Formats: sequence, structure tokens, C-alpha cells
Amino acid sequence: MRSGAKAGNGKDAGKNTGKLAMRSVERVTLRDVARRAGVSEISVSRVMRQTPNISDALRLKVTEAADALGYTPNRVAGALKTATSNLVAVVLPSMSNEVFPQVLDGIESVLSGHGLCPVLGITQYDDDRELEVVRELLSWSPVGVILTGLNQSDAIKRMLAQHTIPVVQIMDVEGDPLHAAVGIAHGKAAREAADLLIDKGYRRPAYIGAWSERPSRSRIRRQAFEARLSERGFPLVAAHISPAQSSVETGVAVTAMLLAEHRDVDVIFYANDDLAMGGMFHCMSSGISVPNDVGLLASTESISVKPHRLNLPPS
Amino acid sequence: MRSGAKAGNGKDAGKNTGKLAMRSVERVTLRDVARRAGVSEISVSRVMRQTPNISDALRLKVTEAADALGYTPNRVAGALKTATSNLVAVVLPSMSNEVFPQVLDGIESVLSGHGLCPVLGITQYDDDRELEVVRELLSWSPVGVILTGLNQSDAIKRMLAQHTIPVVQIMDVEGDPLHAAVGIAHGKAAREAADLLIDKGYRRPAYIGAWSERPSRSRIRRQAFEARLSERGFPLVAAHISPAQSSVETGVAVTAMLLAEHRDVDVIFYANDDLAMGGMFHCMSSGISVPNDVGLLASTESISVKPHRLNLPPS
DNA sequence: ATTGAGATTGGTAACGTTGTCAATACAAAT
DNA sequence: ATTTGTATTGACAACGTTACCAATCTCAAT
Repeated sequence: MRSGAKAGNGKDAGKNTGKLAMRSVERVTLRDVARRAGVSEISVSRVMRQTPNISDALRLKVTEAADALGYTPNRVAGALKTATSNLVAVVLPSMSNEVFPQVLDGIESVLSGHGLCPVLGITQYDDDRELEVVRELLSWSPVGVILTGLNQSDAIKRMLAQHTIPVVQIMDVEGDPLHAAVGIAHGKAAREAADLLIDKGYRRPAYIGAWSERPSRSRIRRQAFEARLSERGFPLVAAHISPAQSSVETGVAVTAMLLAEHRDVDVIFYANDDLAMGGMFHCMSSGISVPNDVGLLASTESISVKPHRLNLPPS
Repeated sequence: MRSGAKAGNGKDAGKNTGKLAMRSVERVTLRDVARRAGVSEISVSRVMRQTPNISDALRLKVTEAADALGYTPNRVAGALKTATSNLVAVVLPSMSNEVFPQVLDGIESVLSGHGLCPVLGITQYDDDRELEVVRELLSWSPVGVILTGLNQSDAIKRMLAQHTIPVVQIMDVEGDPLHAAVGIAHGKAAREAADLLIDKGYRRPAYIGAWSERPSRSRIRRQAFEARLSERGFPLVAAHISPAQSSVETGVAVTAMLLAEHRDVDVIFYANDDLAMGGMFHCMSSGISVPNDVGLLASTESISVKPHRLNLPPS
């Protein structure tokens, strides 16, 4: 597969004398730039890194030589020496749920503003895979890790403890973060949703979920929702959790089924956006008026942040 | 901001004697594992890499020591030595358009099956940013690069020419790829769409786009669509390209506006899924029957692949 | 002129790994 | 017993960069 790389290492001694760099087999290094500029390697390094206290003369010589040679710094070497990088490990469970691309988009835009690069790992909600992914990403000495959810396996926590980099856990804040958590208080949000529905006068609520509730966060939302409804005296009239993957189509199908079986339902709480969108489609195409005939609710977001807890030894 | 990392480097000389690794300040290296296992560093390296010709005795000693110390290989050092990595640079213009998360999902799943990691860069459709992103990602010695579209700037092409890694350009195949292209033949697809509509009997087609047609691919689709319609004798009746960002809401609004102004339109071709979904919503909520009153079409995908052209010097 | 405090440059030695070349062990073939 | 071959292990030197000391050099104050 990766053959062909054995490219003839032979006689490439000819210097680039022209202006445009020819295809160079050997990588252009600091040494090459230094030689061409007639300065030391370390000086080139400093110019490239914008270190303070560089004379204009030196800077000029170096940038000229670097441009001429088409020099690209080798961060791998730099990272080895400094034991840091500009990489941030980002571990997400999936890209199918619409929320994760959005989250990733946000992560990327903030990171890139700080000169950092996200390295992506996707676990497919599989704990073993998550361990592998984290191990893989940690081997690149990232400066930080972003994980999804608060309940990583002990193996992962142990592995993270070997490093001193900050860990941010996203999507959930109801629990104990390793360092910091940013996300949704799912239980609180679901209770607020229940309160909202009841306060609005709905009395016969139903719930629709999908895909065996893989992200445990959706299970937490459902349970909190259910519990709060019961507390308030208006328990769930119906609930259907489809084994199918969450999607607009699933939302259409399950909504149709549920409303057919339970004509008295007056509001439906959906596990996520896709399903709710499907519900909306079903109602629109069936002449069911929303929210007059049936109310639809996808989620109440109540984002909060747990501040970074410094990782100090218990004193 | 990134303070606090200056953590006391002091007296942590105590060996890990317990079973659970304590927070170790120093990184565990091959050397540590080797010492503990009573073998050479290179042997540890070989065991970790599953090199052939290793005795079971050695393998056992090494894995035992590695587990005990919680060793994680340092790929940065490995990458420096071997001048290769398991990273693949992935450069996308955006995460907002639903297609890119899907593409990224596909990329990640295939890559991870081969032990590769995507490193992500997002350009926001900005050529300067694309150059920066590519430079940044190349500095990590990826084994390959995935770019979006076929029209990168010359600066980028020159930079890529410095390396010998394969470049895959996605989303478009109508043009000359650097090495290989995988994507949609946009012009062909749009012409087929035009044919399809006319063959189905539609006679008064309209077009809806958004966001100033930022990805030039959508402009290509529109132009090809328009041209083909004219060829067939049924030119566009109306077109509206919203300055707003493409979204379901924009789709609703623009569809409403267009249908109000042009009651005779019998089919609408949308620049993308989001807009079409908005159009669908508008029709459903306005009692317009699809496809009886108006037909809606988002895209005809006609994926093709240009095979890898080996990067040989002209002979 | 002399001194001293920056500012500016360079030399050297790592960082943790792996390719290359040897060295050893051990079995099979003579 | 000797040779040959193969399986297994090790020593050493890089990979390209940067941290850590020096070594100059400049310029103003003594």
C-alpha cells in the first residue's frame, strides 16, 4: 500500500539555483535556510518563531532565504523538543447527530483563533473505541483534550492522569468533571421543559426517543422529564423509543404511530431535533395544527459552565 | 491564560511502587520501560510496534513493564524519526452546510479503519485562510491531504509540490485534480436535473440559491442548469439568490417571496438541501401540494471519481 | 578609557523514537 | 564437529528543532 516511497535517494546534489523551487525530494530544514542566509540555525529558528530581540538585518536575511527555499517549519521536531504542540484532541461520539458538527464548528473557530488545530476522534458511542481514540490522540502530545460526556471509563481517566494537560468535558455538567465541563444541565433542562408544558396548560404529555437512547444524556433527559411530570401530577400518557436511528424519517413514523394510538395526547417531548422535525412534518402533512392540536417540544437548553478546578493534589 | 503550567518540578523522585500510577510529572519513555523490563530500548520499541521476530519471553517482559508504568508511545518522536505520521490533513470550507459533516464523518470512519487520524482545518471559504491552514497542517508531516474543490491558489499548489504526499480533492471532479479527485460532477448533475424536470413535463422552472453562492460549485450548478434549460427551450422563469446564509429559514422566506411574485412557476430547483427543506415547509404550511402544484428539486447527485494520477516527473 | 547593562547572535546538547548495522543464539544441514 | 542460515537482541547514530548557556557587540554612564 504505502510502497513507492522508496524513491531514488540518489544523486540529487544539484542546488536549486533557479527562483522557483523544483520538486525537492529532501525536506528543506533550518540548516538549509541557515546556510543560505549565512547565519546559525538557531537564529533562523528564532526568526521563524518571532522571538523578541532580533535585528532587522537578520530577520530580512532569514525570511529571504526561507522564502527562496520554500521552507516550512517542521512542527514535529519542534513539538518533540518543547514537549508541547498546537494540537487539541477532540473526541466526539458521532457526526450524525446534528449537534456535534455544530459543536465542532464552534471548537474549531475558537481554536484556530489561538493558533490551535483540532485532531478529531469519533467513538461511535463505543467505550473501547473511545479508549483507543484517546490513546491515539494523546500520543501526539496535544495541549488539551475535549471529551464528550462525564462518564469516561477508568482506563481513560487513568491515562489522562498520566498527562498534565487540561481536559474539558462537553455536553453535560451534571456530575463531576475531571477538570472542567461545558454543556447542558440535562436533568434541569428536562425538568424545566416539564414545568413549561404544564404551566402552558398541557395535560397529556407524550415522549418520543430513538436509537435505544444511546447517548445516555437523552435517557437522563427522559427520566428527569418523566419524574417531574409525575411530581406535578400529569404523568406521561405515552412514550415510544424507536430502535431505529434518530432521523427526520424516524420522527415522522413514530409520531404518526403514537398519535394514531393515543389520540388524546396534547403535547410531545422529543429526544432531539431530528425527531421533532419529523414530528412537525407529520403534523403539517396530516393537517394537524401545531401547537393548537398538539404541541411539540424538542429541548430546553439551559447551558451552564463548571469552572476549571485546578488539578492540585489533595492537601 | 495558559499559566499555571509551571507546576512545581521539584522533588518527585519517588518511584511508583503502588499498583495505580500516581500523577507522574515526567513522561514515561521507552527508556523507562526498557530499564524496568531489563531489555534494550529498541526492543521495547519493536514490541510496541508489533515488529515480527520477537520472542514471547521478550514480548511478555516488555508489555508487563509498559502496563505497569502506564507507558504511552510518543508518536511525535516516532514521526520525527520516520518522517511519516498517521495524520491526514482535512481542509473543509465550513461546517454549516450539512454536507461537510457528512463528508467528514465518512472520511473519519475510513481513516480510523486504517489507523489514521484526521486533523481538521476550516477555511470559511477564505483563500488566505486556506493557505494558512494548509501550511499549518503540512507542518505536521501528514501522510496525505484532503482539500475541498479543485481551485486552490498557486501558493497552495506550490507548497504541496514541496511534499511528496498524495492530495485528494473532494466535492468536484470537473477539472484537473492535483493527484486525485472524488466528488460530484456539478455541471453534469445540473444538466441532468434540467433534463429530468423537462422530461417530467415541467415547463416554468425557477431557481433559488443563497449566501451569494459562496461555494463556486453552486454557481456552476446554477449556470449549467440555466444553460441546459435554455437549450431545451424552457428557460428560467424566475431566480432568486438570497444574500442571507443558506438555511431552512432562508428557504422558507425566499420560496414564499418567489411564489408570491411568480404564481406560474411549476418547479423550483434549490441550490442545496437546507433551502429545499425550507421550501417544503413553506408549501406544507401554505397548503401548496408538492409535487402537484409545484415541484421541488434539491440536487441530482452523480458521483464520479477521477483515478489517482501518479506524480511522476514528465519523461 | 573603563565599566556595565542590555541587545543580539552562536554552540552544544538534548527531546524520544527508529533505521542501520552488528552481534549473539540456536537450530538445521553438512 | 563444523558450517550455514535464521531468529532474536542490542549499540549507535540520526530525525529537525529548541532550551540553555555562553560570547559578542552596542551604547551610555562613570
